[in-house]
Amino acid sequence: MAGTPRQRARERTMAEIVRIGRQHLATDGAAALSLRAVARDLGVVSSAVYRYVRSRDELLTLLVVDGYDELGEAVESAVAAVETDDYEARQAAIGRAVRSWARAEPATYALLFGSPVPGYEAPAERTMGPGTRVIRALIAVWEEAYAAGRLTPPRVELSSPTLLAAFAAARQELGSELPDDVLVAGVFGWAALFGCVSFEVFGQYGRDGLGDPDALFEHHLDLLARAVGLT
Amino acid sequence: MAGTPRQRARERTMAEIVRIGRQHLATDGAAALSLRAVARDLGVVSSAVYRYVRSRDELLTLLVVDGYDELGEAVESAVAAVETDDYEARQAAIGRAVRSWARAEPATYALLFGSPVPGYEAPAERTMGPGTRVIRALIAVWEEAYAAGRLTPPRVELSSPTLLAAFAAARQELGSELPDDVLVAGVFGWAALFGCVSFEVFGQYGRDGLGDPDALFEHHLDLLARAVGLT
DNA sequence: GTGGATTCGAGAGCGGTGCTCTCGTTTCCT
DNA sequence: AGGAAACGAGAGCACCGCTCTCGAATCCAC
Repeated sequence: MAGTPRQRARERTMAEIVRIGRQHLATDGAAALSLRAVARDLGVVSSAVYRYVRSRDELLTLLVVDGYDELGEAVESAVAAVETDDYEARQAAIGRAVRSWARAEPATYALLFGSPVPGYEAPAERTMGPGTRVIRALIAVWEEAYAAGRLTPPRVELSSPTLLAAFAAARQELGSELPDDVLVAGVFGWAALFGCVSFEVFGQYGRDGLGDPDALFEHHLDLLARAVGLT
Repeated sequence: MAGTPRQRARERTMAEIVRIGRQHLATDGAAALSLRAVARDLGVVSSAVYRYVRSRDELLTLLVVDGYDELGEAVESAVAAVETDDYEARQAAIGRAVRSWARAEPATYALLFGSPVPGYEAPAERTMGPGTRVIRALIAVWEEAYAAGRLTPPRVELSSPTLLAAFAAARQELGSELPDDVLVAGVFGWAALFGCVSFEVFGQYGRDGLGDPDALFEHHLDLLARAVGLT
């Protein structure tokens, strides 16, 4: 009800463009995303969508933010549904949420975590917030597990001053107190989780996905918990 | 010197097309790979390249095979340069080779391990062989380490019959004797390694790459060895 | 050697793309 | 009520993948 009819129409059109864009992303992939096709589905001539979206890259950014938000939503609600003090189960819930969202939206997942689109760089100021919700959820789990004495990662000797500085900066930015070896193992677990999901979604396991992708992923969640030191 | 002048000219042109294709891949990315641009660089009209390459997808396949071979070459020569009985060092050498090749050829790496190109499916009969050289190199290391009693992965209880069947098939195809829990941990380590490399190459760590990507990766190699059970 | 078959590059053409510009029309705000 | 802003339509530019035709170059068998 806010604003003039023209403003409301603009919002509706804007949402419609994102909706159609996501649909095309799902059916045809990011590389085939075409403003002209969006315009056709919108029932409008191609140049008209440029009133709403500055360029194809701008539409990509909208879809990136949309995707990060949806993934973040899925992860956060999944982790909230688990017993607070079962840290391994909470981490596993995050992993399962990432995987099932990725399988449900492979094209958007590929847009976020696959090959960067050449010539396109997501503007950090618009994607930083929603783009860090998964790692924030993981860190929240590790934070509590560590405080409860249930997180004992492998001991590593960090010697690189620049890496230590980056960890210190990350600690400050995230309001965390986690020690360096937890962070090293955590970053590894983070990358490993997405490595497992990407291998499956991107088809590296071959056409049959090693027979039983669900079972394989459950075992990998188990290994993941041990790798980061969750007991 | 083999064959007629026409045949030799054809081979030269073919190699030139792949060379130019790789160059364009490196500078503009897979999505921007254009047969017309290749034709321009080749000094020929666009339709002429269709005498050599059936379609854009065909060129992609050539580049995929080329990339897998180059990566396989790098990995195999890296692992051969390490003491045979230092299994952790051999695995680390594989990891470093993958990472440094990926950093040197990010576009080709993205073509192989990033988002699948929509509408394009690599023909298995042409990519299976070169595409499995990295995992074969890893399995060779694990094989010897296991025989030497230096590989003790976390124990996992596999219950899925289809997963067990897939592992049995993989064992037979690779001529391996590794038990199931080694394979589960191995697949995890394989995916985790490429997860770490992809996160770095695809820019998930942010613009500064957590300060010191080299040091971070070395720590991750350490964690990787522990995750698969290399002692 | 020469003639028929094959291969080759050039060129035109089709429908698609992103994006720009102009031009009436509609809507808004003062 | 009228000037300003926003809007959709349409034409146009340069690019893309891909197909077809046509004349020239090359090969191969006789």
